[in-house]
Parts: sequence; C-alpha cells; structure tokens
Amino acid sequence: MKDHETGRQTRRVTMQSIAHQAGVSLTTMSRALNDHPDIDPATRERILAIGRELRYTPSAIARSLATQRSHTIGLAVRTPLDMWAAQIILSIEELAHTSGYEVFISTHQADAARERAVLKTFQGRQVEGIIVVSSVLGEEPGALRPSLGVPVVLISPLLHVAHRYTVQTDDVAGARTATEYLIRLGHRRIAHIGVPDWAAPGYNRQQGYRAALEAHGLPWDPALVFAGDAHEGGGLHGVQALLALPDPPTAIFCFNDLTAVGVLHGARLQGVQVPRDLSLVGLDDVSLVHYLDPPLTTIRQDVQALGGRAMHMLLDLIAGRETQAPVVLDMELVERLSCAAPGAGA
Amino acid sequence: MKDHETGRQTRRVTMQSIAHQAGVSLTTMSRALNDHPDIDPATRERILAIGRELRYTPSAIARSLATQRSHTIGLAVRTPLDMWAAQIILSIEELAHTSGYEVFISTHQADAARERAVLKTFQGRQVEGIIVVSSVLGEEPGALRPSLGVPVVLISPLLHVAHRYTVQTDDVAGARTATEYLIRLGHRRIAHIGVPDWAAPGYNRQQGYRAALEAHGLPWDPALVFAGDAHEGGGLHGVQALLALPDPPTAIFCFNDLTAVGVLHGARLQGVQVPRDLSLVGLDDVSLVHYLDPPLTTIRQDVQALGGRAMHMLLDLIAGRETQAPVVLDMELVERLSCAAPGAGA
DNA sequence: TTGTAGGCGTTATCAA
DNA sequence: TTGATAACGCCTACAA
Repeated sequence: MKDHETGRQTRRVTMQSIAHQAGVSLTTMSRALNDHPDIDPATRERILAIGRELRYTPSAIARSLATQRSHTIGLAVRTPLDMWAAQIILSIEELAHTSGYEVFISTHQADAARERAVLKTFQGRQVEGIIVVSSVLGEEPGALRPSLGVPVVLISPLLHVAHRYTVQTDDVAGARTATEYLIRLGHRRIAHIGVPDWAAPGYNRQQGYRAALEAHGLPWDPALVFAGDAHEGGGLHGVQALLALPDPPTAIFCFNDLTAVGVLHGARLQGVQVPRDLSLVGLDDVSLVHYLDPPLTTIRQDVQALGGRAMHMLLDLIAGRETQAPVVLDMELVERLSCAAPGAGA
Repeated sequence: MKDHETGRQTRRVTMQSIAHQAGVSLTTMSRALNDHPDIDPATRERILAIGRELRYTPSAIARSLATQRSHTIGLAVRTPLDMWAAQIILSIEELAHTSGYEVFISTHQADAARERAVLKTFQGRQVEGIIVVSSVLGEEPGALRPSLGVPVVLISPLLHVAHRYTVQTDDVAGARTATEYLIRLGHRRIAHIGVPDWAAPGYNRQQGYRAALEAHGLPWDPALVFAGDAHEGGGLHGVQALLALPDPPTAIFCFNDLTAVGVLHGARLQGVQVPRDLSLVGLDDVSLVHYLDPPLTTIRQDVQALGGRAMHMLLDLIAGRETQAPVVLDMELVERLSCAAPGAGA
C-alpha cells in the first residue's frame, strides 16, 4: 500500500498486527472491536488504544465476508439531474446513514439493459436491498426476479404493476385536482402539455386530466394535448403550438414545473399574459416557481416522503418484517397567481 | 438466504457448487470466470453454462478480499440538492462505470465531523479513491491525511490550500468578468449579493468583484455587498435592502443564478424593471435562466468538466500515474437580456 | 491444461 | 474472561 501523501510504502494495519502488539488473540481483538460483553474492559481499552495509535480501520469487506452481511444497499436512478431524483437520493442516503447502511449509486438512463446490468452489479456487490427510481424493468413481469434473495423497492408508478413493493405519488388524482381546479375557475378549453413517451407518470397525469374533463362533461380534444419533454423547451414549443390553434386553450396543465416555466416564457414572447389571457398549473412545486412572474400555481408532491417511505419499506424487507405495500402518496394543490377565470382579458 | 419473491430458503450459489457440478477444481472455475488464457475453451464454456443456469453471480466482496482491490470509490457531497452537485454526481458516476468502478455516495452537510466520519467509513469500505465535493476538511492542513493510502480529490476551491489534488473553477476570474462587463456597460454603483459564510466560492467571487472595481478605479462600498444564502430568498431580501439604499445600485452581480431569480422577483415587486432600471448578472447558467423574463445574463461554469476532470485525476492517482494538479477551469460570460447601460430608464 | 494449498481480514463456535 | 480453529468466497503461486 502506498501513502498518497508521502509516497512511502506502508503495511496495512490489520487485526493481526494489533492483536500481536497487545499480546492477545484474534478472538479477543474482535471482541474489543464489537464491544462484546465477554471481555475485560481493561484489555479492551488497551486494545482500542493501540488501534487508535496505529490508525487501524477495520475492513468492512472482510467483515462482510465473515458475517454474510454487507450493510450496503444499491440505489439506481434514471439520472440525478432533476430535483426530484436529487431529493430522493438525499432522503435515502440520510436514512441509510442513520440505519448503518452505505449506499451504492448508479444510473440506468431509462435503459432496460443498463438497468439489468446495474441490478446484476448490485447483486454481485452483495447489497442487502435495492431501490430503483423510475424503473423500466418494473413493467416487465418477472424482470426483477433475477435479483434473487435481495428485496427490491421501486419508486415511481408502474403501468402494468408487475412488482409489489412500490412507492409512488397518485399522479392520476394530482392531475385531476389540477384540471378540476381550472374547470372550477370556469375554463372549458384546457390543454395539457405532457411527455413524449407517455411512460407511467406521463400517462397517468394525462389520464387524470382526461378523467377530470369527462367528469365535468367537457369534450376531450386531442389537439389540446401536446407532447413536451418535461423540460422548459417542451413547454415553450407547446404553448406556441397551442396558441396557434384556431380555437386556442384558455388554460394549460403542465406535466411539471419546468414545462410551465417554458410555457410562461413562450406566452410572454407572444404577448399573452398569464393569468389574464392564459391560466397555468404546474406540478412538483420546486422552490423556484414561487419566484416566477407570476408565481406558479402547482401541484405539490412530497418527494422527501417518497424516498423516506421507500427506504423504510426496504429496511422492513431486509429485516424480514411485515411492511405495507404498495404505498401511494397524495398530491396537493398549491394556489398561487398563475390562474384566473377565463375571459378576463381582451 | 431467502428468496424475496417466494419466501423460500435458498442456498447461495458459489464457485464451489459450480465447480463441483462441472467436475473441475476451483482454480479452473476461477479461470473460466476471468477468461484466463490457460484454459480449454470447451471446459470454460461448460462451466459458464452451468453458471448461467444456476444464476451464479460472483461475490465481489470475496473477490475484493482476495485481490485486495475493491473497484469502488467514495463520493462525498455536501448535498445532492443543487443542480451543481447533481451534475457532478452524474459525470463521476458515468466515468466510474465505464472504468469498472462502483461508487459509494454520502453527504457531509458541510460539517467537519460528518465529513471525517464519511471518509473513515469509505476507508473502512476499502475504497480505492475518494472525491469530496465542497469539502470543509480541505481547509484544515493535514485533515485529509488520515485517509492514508487512499488518494483524495477535492472539487471546489479552497481558501487555504492544504491539499494538492483539487479541481475547481476560477471563481475570482469569473466574478471579475461579470463585474467588468457591468462596468463596461457604464455602471458605477454595482452591488453584489453573496453568501453568508464567505467560504471559498463566496469569498473568491467577492474578491473578483472587488478586484474589478479597484482595477477600474471604482470605490468599494460595503453597503453594496449583501450576504444572501445562495437561494432565491437571499436574492429577494438582497434587492429589497439594496433598493432601499439612499443611493441604490444600478446593477447587481449575484453569487449564483438562484439568487438572481430572487432578485428578479424582488425587483418586480418594487416596480423596478430589469434591465431598464437594474442590470443583473447571475452565475452557473442553469438551464432555466434562459427562460426567465428577461433571460438572465450569467457566468457559465462547466460543471460536467469539473466532475470529469476530478474523476480522471482520481483514476490517475489510483493507477499511480502522473497527473496534473490542481486543475482550475475557466468560466465564461453568457450574454442575454438582463443587462443594459444605466440611466436608460426613469 | 488442470489441480493443490495457502492466504485475504474478519467473525463465530467451541473448548479451556 | 480468553484462545485455537474453522469458516466466508475467491485468487494465485506452485506443482502436476
């Protein structure tokens, strides 16, 4: 081993060396480390002192091999780039930390092969559990089976539920809440800017949107549904297309807040005022939308809870405890200033 | 071991069992796995086939113990919550993946004790290298020494450089570029909204701001420097305080884009128009600022390169290769519409 | 080309 | 209260 500060060769400090120094057996040494009851406090202190002096750090790897427990979990996300995933990473890491677990992180890029590879790697690393955010394999029946012996918890909804342990927000209800709010304000031509692939979240939000329309006897007009990209650009193109319609919408429900930011921008470019000429509802409630002009009305999802519940579920499964599954979390309307009754303007 | 799908008890598949089934020794088995040259392709195929059939996954832990290489690195971030850290996590994870490394992630919350604990844990896990983002220990001379035998690379600047292997952006130059841009536009009263603790990035950006003022013979007025919080709220409070000044600024250079978002909001609330009455420069260039009203002029930092360079440096160190250190990356002005010559309004 | 045996650093089961 | 000794699952000289 090389000391990267001095470049000197160093010999690894192991239980051997310390036990030797202290004149005790490996067993006693081990007891000292894990503060086992069957040990003289004095000898233990002596051993630990030597350990500190020699800067001894137990090898978690050797320990794992011996105990058959790695105290690690695997966390696979599509990408850490959106606030959503970042918040989930944070809450999971914190809980893992307080529960004595270390977490491996990997990205799967919404690619099935990649996700499979990640799971396989985690399995090889002997993780005790796996959490997958925005899993694509979750849709394939039995695809999560190969991770035999390791509990897998999924965050994000599935269309074809092929897995029991999932934590998700109720996208359908959330989208419905948003749309009904707009209907209550008096809007009749309500558009939706979604995502291109219509994977579970996108599909569900669109379903909620449609359900709200139908429940209130409003026609479902395909021309009012635009496939965005969950980013500002999609929102921008979306409004441009929607406003160019012969009979343009008076309100838009967006897949997420970023999309709404793009819509806001596009509306401004066209001289369309929000909320006077166009009402707008986002989804997520990222901190920033509070500071937009106008502050965005949105649907809040408790992302921290998503991660927390998933981690708790995983800990339960690891411990062989009973656990409630699946978990579906509610979303909540946050009224700000981007909505108004239609026809207020021009 | 318990199969979490069926609840059945299962016996771990190991090299033993497969070698036994195939009627070969452990050595041959090992050779088959690591496609060693000294093995009959036929027997190898036979062994691998059995492995596939029995869903065998080699134990990375046992392998690590035997080879004394874990093929893991540790990544400690302050928090994954800002785009900044998220992008770094992504680029590091990708490079690690293509280099055959798995990454442990942890947060240190800008707390020295926590960071020390994380490093210790990583060391125990036998990681081959560590990257710390926004390290606080990096300032303490020798604090990174305990991670003996493991190379440590730091991302983010240090005030008192006590560590050689760092990757950072040139905050001083970036801030100076921003400020000089405003000066060139004709501004004389230029404010700065920074961060409260004035840790390295905050301190350096303030230094760059001051350096620009001095270089152009402009007075340095402490009243024009406000301590924000790197978030929208700080920007909001910042403008409010600055605009209330007897001789308010005509331009503001913000610590980061989020701060600028708050400033934009605050200015609007006060009826102050950007850029007519107030010019604004941010820093980071997060995707969103392009869609603000007006689109934000900002200083771009190449966060992806930050992560990439750090990871390359770490790989070099792990391999015992020479590596260039420290690395300082330039920042670049991105002109958009939030700046104008002063006095255009009123 | 294949096999034997020892070792990696720790825990755990017995005895003492 | 302490100590041998055998795992844990894999790699690697060295020998056959």
